[in-house]
Amino acid sequence: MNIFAAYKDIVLAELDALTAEGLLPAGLDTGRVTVEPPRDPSHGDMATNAAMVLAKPAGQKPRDLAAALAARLERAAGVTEASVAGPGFINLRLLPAVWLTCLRDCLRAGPAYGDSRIGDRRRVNVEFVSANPTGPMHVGHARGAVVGDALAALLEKAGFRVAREYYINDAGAQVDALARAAHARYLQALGRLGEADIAAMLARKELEYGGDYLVPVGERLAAEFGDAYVDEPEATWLAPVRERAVAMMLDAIKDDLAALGVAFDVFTSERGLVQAGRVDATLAFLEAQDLIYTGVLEPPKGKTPEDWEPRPQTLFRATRFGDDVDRPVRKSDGSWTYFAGDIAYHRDKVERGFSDLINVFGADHGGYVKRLQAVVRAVSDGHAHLDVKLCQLVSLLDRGEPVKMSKRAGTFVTLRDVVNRVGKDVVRFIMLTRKNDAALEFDFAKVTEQSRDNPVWYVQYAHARACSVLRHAETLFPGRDLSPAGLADAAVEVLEAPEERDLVRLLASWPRLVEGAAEAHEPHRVPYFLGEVAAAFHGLWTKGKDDAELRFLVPDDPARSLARLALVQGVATVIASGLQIIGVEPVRELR
RNA sequence: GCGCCCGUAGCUCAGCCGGAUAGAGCGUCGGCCUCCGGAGCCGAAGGUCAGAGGUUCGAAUCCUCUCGGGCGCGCCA
Repeated sequence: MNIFAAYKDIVLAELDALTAEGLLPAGLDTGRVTVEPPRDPSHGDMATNAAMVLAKPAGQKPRDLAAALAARLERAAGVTEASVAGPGFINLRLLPAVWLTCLRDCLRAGPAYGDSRIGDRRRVNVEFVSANPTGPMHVGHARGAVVGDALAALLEKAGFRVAREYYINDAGAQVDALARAAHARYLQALGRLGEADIAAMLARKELEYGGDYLVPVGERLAAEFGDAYVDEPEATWLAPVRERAVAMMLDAIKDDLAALGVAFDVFTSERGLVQAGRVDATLAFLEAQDLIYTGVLEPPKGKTPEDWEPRPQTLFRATRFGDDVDRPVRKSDGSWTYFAGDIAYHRDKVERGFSDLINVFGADHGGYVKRLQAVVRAVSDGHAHLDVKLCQLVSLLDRGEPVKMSKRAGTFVTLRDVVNRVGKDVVRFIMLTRKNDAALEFDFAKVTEQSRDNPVWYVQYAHARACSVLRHAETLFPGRDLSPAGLADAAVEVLEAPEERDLVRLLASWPRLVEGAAEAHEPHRVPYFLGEVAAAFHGLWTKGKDDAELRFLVPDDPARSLARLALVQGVATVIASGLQIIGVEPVRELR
């Protein structure tokens, strides 16, 4: 339970009471009322801005309204003091029992602590990765994969029902190019082409993809097709080779994603949508609403392509839904553009019952956001909403030096390389240590070192340390119930030190953080919060060094020790709960 | 030229659906190891929140403009 939300409900109830008494006009908008931790902890446990927000519409002075509200709040359950401060804040002090109850809730809930119902089981569609099935995944894809997966997990924790989706771009020129490259490797596998021939074809731009990863693909094609497509024209082999090559690439991508701990619920094929007539149907649907027309676009100002010439095109009226220009849906050869397929795909999502859509894209797709949002509005009659999370570049470093990557030189760093080198947990955590729209540096040396510099290690260390204390306690207090549930029954009232109280409050704010991060679609808040918990815990741990009274384990005072163990277990539980969202395994020991 | 993102301490970054004295790490300086894991902790110094206007009781946060950086800009996906 989010204890701050609970007290907000109390504030709202007291506001209603003031209204009933005639002290407030009816029908006030309380949407901007908040109850949150005060900036300065010395102000109290919680603060509300209710009086300041409502003063003007109520026609009252903020401090007068605050005084009236505070008088009521002072009598509310768990409140020991409600004071008016500054321009009209009401600071609340709560009984310690309020926070200690949160700690008990945490211990009883385990890693499920922080689960929320704000999602109300509404369905959300999260599309991410959607890498072209033309080769292995590289590090750039890893960020989108982690952001999408963690966002999905965060939304699930907040009570949404989430579908993780991958859109397979298997209908365009890219996969034809893949098929040609795979066919060349097929000929190579049959001894009809040598490595030099392939190099020459690449140099002549006859082939687009030259990576070694296609060698085994060629071998498998040779095994499956024999020499059936050796002397045939492209028209004969393109489709079957393409189909098999795409399937193999997709399998490889799924393997890479599995290594990163990412799995999808739904894969949607662009080609499948085209072949099922969904693109035609969608465009007809839009045409019926006069949202498709033939027109001539203006050249982009300041950057007119050299071969620009005005020509009539089939356009979608994206400008009617907030886009900057209308967008072409048909190429000059009559086939659909990529965008047309995406219109059909997003209509498909809406028709499957999703009105909350999230797409995780690379930053280079920024120019695509408005048109997609326009599409979603158009195909849903304005009911569905699309949020796009753009992920900025990841730059790979090693001890501060850029890792040189070049496709040509073969020093391209794949997702698999990175996972093999540092482990999936490190990759996942680090990918969330920046908000998605800020560039991220990934330093191989730094992310694996054991120091305060390395946030993954720092958080894991806190968890391991907590587990270590609990292990030690088992030998010190044999026969005691030190399980989380048992510790929940400990007399935690003896947690009186300010540092202990602060840590309890921090743990109690975890459910609030989950809700805020989920509403904002910002999974990066989770690792930051875990860093705060870890710092508070390490600090308290070290205080026990200076002041033996503060040590977690006091051999001749089992009652105090058990209470502190409850706190230690709370730390471990919240860290585990947060790591679960990120998809990182909490370690019980560091090695 | 237009659109989107970014600009916060020396460095790397949180904070941004408006709230009180703008936070953290690194670095610098000064401290803390008989100990439940010192792989750590504590303290100090360090700021025109890029700049200028505006809205507001209140702006790092919202709006406008300027400057600086990144990305994108008709049949690539």
